[in-house]
Amino acid sequence: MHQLADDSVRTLADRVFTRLQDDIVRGVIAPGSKVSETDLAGRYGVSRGPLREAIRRLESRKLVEREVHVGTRVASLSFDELIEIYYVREALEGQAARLAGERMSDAEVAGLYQLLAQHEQQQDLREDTAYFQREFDLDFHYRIIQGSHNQTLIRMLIGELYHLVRMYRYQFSTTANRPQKALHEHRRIVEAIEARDAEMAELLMRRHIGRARENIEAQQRSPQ
Amino acid sequence: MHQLADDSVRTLADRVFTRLQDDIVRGVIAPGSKVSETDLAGRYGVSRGPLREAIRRLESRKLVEREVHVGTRVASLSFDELIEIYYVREALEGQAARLAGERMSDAEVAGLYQLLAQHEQQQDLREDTAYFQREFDLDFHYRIIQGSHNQTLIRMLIGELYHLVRMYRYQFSTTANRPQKALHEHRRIVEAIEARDAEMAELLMRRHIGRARENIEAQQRSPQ
DNA sequence: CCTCGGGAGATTGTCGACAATATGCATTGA
DNA sequence: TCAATGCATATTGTCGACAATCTCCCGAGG
Repeated sequence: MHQLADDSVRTLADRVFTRLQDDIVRGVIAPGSKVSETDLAGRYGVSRGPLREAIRRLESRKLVEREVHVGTRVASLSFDELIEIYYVREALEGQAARLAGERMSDAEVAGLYQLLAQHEQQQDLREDTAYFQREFDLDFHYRIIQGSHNQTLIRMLIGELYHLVRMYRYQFSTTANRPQKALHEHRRIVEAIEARDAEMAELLMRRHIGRARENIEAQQRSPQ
Repeated sequence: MHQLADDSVRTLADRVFTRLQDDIVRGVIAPGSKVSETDLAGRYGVSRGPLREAIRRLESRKLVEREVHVGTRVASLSFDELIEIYYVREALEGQAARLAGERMSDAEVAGLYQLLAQHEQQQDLREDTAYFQREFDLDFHYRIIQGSHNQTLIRMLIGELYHLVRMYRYQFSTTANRPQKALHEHRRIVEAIEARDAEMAELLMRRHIGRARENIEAQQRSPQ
């Protein structure tokens, strides 16, 4: 997305943190697998000190689980945990949509419409759908969240929760199975924001995420 | 509240983390002050290794701010950040109240009523109010959050946000200045939960926290 | 008097080694 | 055969030392 700082002014521990987080979220390191400190330190070319600091930060984000004197293993999201996260997203992103309705600049709203247009066009062309669907969907939600102009809210959603969501998606390679409906809901949310109807924007966003949750729950009850 | 694990099975880094967090939240270490690693390590009787790991975890919780090659200083909550936190609390605790309305056991609800009774009685006696007001208020909110039975939600609120709220309270030694109104609102929330009216519980909780935020904003505009 | 540059000191970042603990396996006894 | 015990090994937890970087002060030059 955007590099926050030049690598030259970042510490080894910071770089290892970023890289390890990426490897975990993308599933390069299998969920549930044990991560050996000596092993990883060797692989990343650092000593165990910085590596342990990185692990402590990942622990705070629930991306790894540590057991004293035993070791740390990559978190493996259970179905129940994913559902829990959706309840939290419903609350937080609903609030984000409300604040976006109050605070987004006209330019930001225009950007949303542009994104919608791209998304619709891409859908017409019916290219390799699954991946791009996901990316557009994420981009949309990211923008709404940013539109809240609330740094604390942004940090909790993008800095913490979304890593878990992404990890789950890689873990189960889930596929968007209601893309046109989702797109329609996105459009209505943007319209509410443009109309500065913050309350409506919140309501629609909560419904949007609530439906996604129900969809996941239904899939779980009748697998495949 | 409750000790999670015996000290004997906790690592030095874990204990330092708990203690340092406590010292920061309680204001023992002044907000904004610089924390020297060598200094603190000596004071706590550990080497810099475990201490740095503890600091990395506190960094994730926004309790300290680190600047590369310069050092870390205790976070100093600005007024704006506090307001941001209240917007997040409004969303999350609203959701918690809703879920509590759906999931709390009858025993948990009974416990809430008991807490309310204690709080009211304490108010009648008019003892040293300020401190106990705060404690009852926190206890009430903690129980509603726990009543959501959503571990992710509980972690984000109690594990992260509330430390910041507590720190701010110590920092400015704020005093509850609408205790009887707050108590009344608490009672109505509990009644909604008992009636299993989850929607109402959420609405009331959001209003409750929204008013607290407005109250803070008003104080800020007209200091003292 | 002010600005710029350099060096001493202090602090953070990183490393390798040692200590403490868990795990797995072999041995022993019932 | 099976359970319990103890040892060997591997891994995590901790420490002290060294390297890299920043900060502050002092002096030179304008």
